[in-house]
Parts: sequence; structure tokens; C-alpha cells
Amino acid sequence: MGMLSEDPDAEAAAAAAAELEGMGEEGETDATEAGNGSSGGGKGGKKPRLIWTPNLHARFLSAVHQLGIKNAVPKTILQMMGVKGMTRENVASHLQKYRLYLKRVAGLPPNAPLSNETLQQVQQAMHHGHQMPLHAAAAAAAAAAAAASAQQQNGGGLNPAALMAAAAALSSLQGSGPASGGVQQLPGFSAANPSAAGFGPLGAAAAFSGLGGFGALAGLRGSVGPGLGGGGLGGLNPAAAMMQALMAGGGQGLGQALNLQGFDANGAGGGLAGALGAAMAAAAAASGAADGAASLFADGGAGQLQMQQQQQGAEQQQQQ
DNA sequence: TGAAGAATAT
DNA sequence: TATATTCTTC
Repeated sequence: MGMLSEDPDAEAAAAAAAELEGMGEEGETDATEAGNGSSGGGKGGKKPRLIWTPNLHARFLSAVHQLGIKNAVPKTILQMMGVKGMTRENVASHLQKYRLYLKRVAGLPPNAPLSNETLQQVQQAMHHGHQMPLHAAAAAAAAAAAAASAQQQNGGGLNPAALMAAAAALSSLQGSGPASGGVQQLPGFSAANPSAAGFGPLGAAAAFSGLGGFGALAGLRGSVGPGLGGGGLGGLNPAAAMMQALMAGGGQGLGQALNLQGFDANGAGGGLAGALGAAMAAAAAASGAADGAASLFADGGAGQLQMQQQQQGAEQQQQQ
């Protein structure tokens, strides 16, 4: 079943194309004009802000991969994407961000010049990362949620430990690469001593940034952020939806869950990056607004969560 | 002149 | 933060 992204090039592009066409031509930009609400008036003519939906990003990636990074320039990418209403500037802006993202994944400083070779290597590495089983993500998310939930009973508040547990679980699963580097940025951290993270959840987030890329960032924005705010999402619990999707093991389910809460699946699409986002979201849900997570515990996931808690304990000891 | 890419603004 | 816009360079 569908792993979320074995071959983004073909599958994603096809899916994107199908959806785009199906949705209606205009739809493209369908995207998404954000907001729009503004009154109606508009005259002014300001172009609506383009939102890079998972499908659009899939098309973008497809074009970039086909062209090769060397030849992937805005104009060409735009042509290959063939999205009505999209401008070269839209693509250029996204490409700029994408390149920065690749550099980060490669562990290069932002100002480092990027060689084509490096980028290609990163891309390949990412493809392999995509093969990562989703259960790993589910396990990490569950561990994080369980830990966060437990701590919440003691006094609540945010739980960097849960976040780090998720990071540790994921990075150990991956074994090597940027992931471990990300975690190493917080030496001395342990569940018993979460303050080692320095900045609490933000510290944990910083650790993730080295490996999370789009996925982790999107996860932070869409789920952890609101969770940290303490207010939750007013009944809607994207994290729970994501966990359910993950546990169900379905790529499509995950995508739908992500769409539901505005989480950009272009990030979640990658196995590892998406897993991080989900794990963090789960932790946030448990420590912040836990409705959905709670229902999940009461559900079939309970047993699995307990297992993961033990597993997490082992992880923590390793960290220490 | 138009496009790419970096820097900066929103 | 994500995306848009501006600025510089080619």
C-alpha cells in the first residue's frame, strides 16, 4: 500500500494531473487563493497568494527531478508543470525555498554554494528516506503522545521530552544521516532532564530542523504551534487524525488527514519528514489539546501505545 | 530585455 | 513561516 511516496515523479505527477484536471480547469490555481475573503472588492488587483498544495508541489518536484537540478529553472519548471495561472515568479520563489531546504538536508550552511552533485545526492537520499515504513512513524508518534499524555497528568504543560523521544525513535530507526545529526544538537537531553533542550519545545524543534525540512516545519506550524498555545484547535484535532491515518498505515489516509488540517503534505509526503511532523503533532496534541488524542488512546491504539512507551524508555536510556 | 537568483518585504 | 516582491546580475 501505498507508501506515501515511492516515486513521486510518476505517481504524484499523475495523481496531481488527474486531480487537477478533474477538479476543473480553473481550479488550478485552485489552489488556492488563500483567503479571499476579503471583501469583495476587489479591484485592486492584487494577485491572490498561491498556496503550494501537495499536488502542486508534487508536480514541482516531478519537473525538477526530470530536468535535473542543473536545468531546473523557473521558466522551464513552470512549463513542465503546466499549471494554469501559475507564474514564473511563483515557481522562482518556491524553487528558492526548495533549494534552501536541500542545503539544509545536506547539512550545508545556507550561504554555501550548492553544487549539482550535492543536490542530486540529497535527492537520492531523500528517495531512500521515502521508503521508510510508516509504522516507524506511527511508533514514534505513539511514543511521543504517550509520554506527553503521562506528563500532562502530572501537571500538564509542554513536553519537550515527548518531542525528543519521537526524534530519537525516528533517528535510531533511520540509523544515519542528517537525522542523527539533528538529535545530536541537543547533547545531554533525556526524558528525565528535558530542560537540556534549552528552549523547551522550541529547542526540540530546533533539533528537528536539521532533518525535518518541509515536513517538520509544516508540522510545527500546523499542529505543534497551536498545541503549544494551549488552546488547541477548538475541537478539531489534526494530530489525532494524523495518528489514525498513520496507524492505519495508509498513505492516502495520511494525505487526507493532512489536508484536513492544512498540513502541507508535500512535507509529510516524505516518510521521515512526514513522520516527524506527525510525531510532533501527536506530542503537541497530547500535551496541549488532547481531545482527539485521548479518544485515540481509548481506541484500538492503546495497546500499541503502551508498547511504544516501553520502547521509548529504552530509547531514553540509550540517550543517557 | 528577459530571466535567474539572492535579498528583502509582507 | 510561506509566499511575494524587489533588486542585481547575467
